[in-house]
Amino acid sequence: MANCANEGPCGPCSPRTHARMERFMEPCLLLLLRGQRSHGYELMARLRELGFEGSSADMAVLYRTLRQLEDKRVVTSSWEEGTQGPPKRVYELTEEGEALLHDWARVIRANRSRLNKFLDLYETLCREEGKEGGSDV
Amino acid sequence: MANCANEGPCGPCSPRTHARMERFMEPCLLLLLRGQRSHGYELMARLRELGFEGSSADMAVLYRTLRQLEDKRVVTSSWEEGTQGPPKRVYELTEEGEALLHDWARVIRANRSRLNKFLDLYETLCREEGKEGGSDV
DNA sequence: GATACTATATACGCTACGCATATAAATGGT
DNA sequence: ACCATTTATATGCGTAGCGTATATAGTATC
Repeated sequence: MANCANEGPCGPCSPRTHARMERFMEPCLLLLLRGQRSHGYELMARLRELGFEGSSADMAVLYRTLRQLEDKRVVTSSWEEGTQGPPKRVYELTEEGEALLHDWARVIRANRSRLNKFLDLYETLCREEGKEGGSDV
Repeated sequence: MANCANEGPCGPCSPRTHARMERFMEPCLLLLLRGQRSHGYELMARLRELGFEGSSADMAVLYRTLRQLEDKRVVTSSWEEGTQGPPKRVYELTEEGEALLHDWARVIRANRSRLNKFLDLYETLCREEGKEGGSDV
């Protein structure tokens, strides 16, 4: 079954209400890399705090996104062999990457604002009819 | 130039930070149709309050989405000839459509929650470094 | 040597979207 | 009568991003 990362109080969203936030992993990676170099597998673990599941789908998106970010020169990478486990490709944020993160933050604020407008209107209509809609996280 | 609907205090977003909220028009249409039958062209005008531009791209998505909603039986439509202008296809929300709207509201709350988590972390990091990121709408 | 875990990576198909374009009735101007 | 504009609905085409599945390989554990 195709469960997406849109989990909340309702559980995984159904295909009917499937709604990705497109390319959202990109700003999340930039944010996590800010001031703290890390590699893909570790980043995935930290992405869980931002609502990602760590599914195989997420992993595919993760590695693809990291490569794209490197193509765009907003991160750099280097192979590192630690004391244990296979070698890791460790990523670091560039200055351009930091600037991009700030751009993303503005876009994400704008998107949140749109969701707020929707929910405000929705809740107003619900209240007018004495109905209820659930709670936030 | 390809401007998307992600407008905010920053103006239209650049391709670098292009981030659609996938299928977001669907819940918006359901919300606008709640308790108030309407037709496509009029709905587009009201969608502006929810952050849509009314561009030709939006119009294309609008009419396609309305047809899909009818296929899914969450709205019904009928042609109506008013006193002026060409005939309009007027849409009405079904009970299933109302239920779907409530499902969407939960998903959108979950998405907002993810954006909040991102922005909370972002702003925390900015504050730790004495930097600034702008303001919401 | 077999199994599981850590770690990185890509091919394939689908969906939704953005752009361009088509159609046509009504309206308004000259 | 003619033409432009506005109102109104609709679809074909190409692409970006995603989800699924799969591949590869080093390390650890039993």
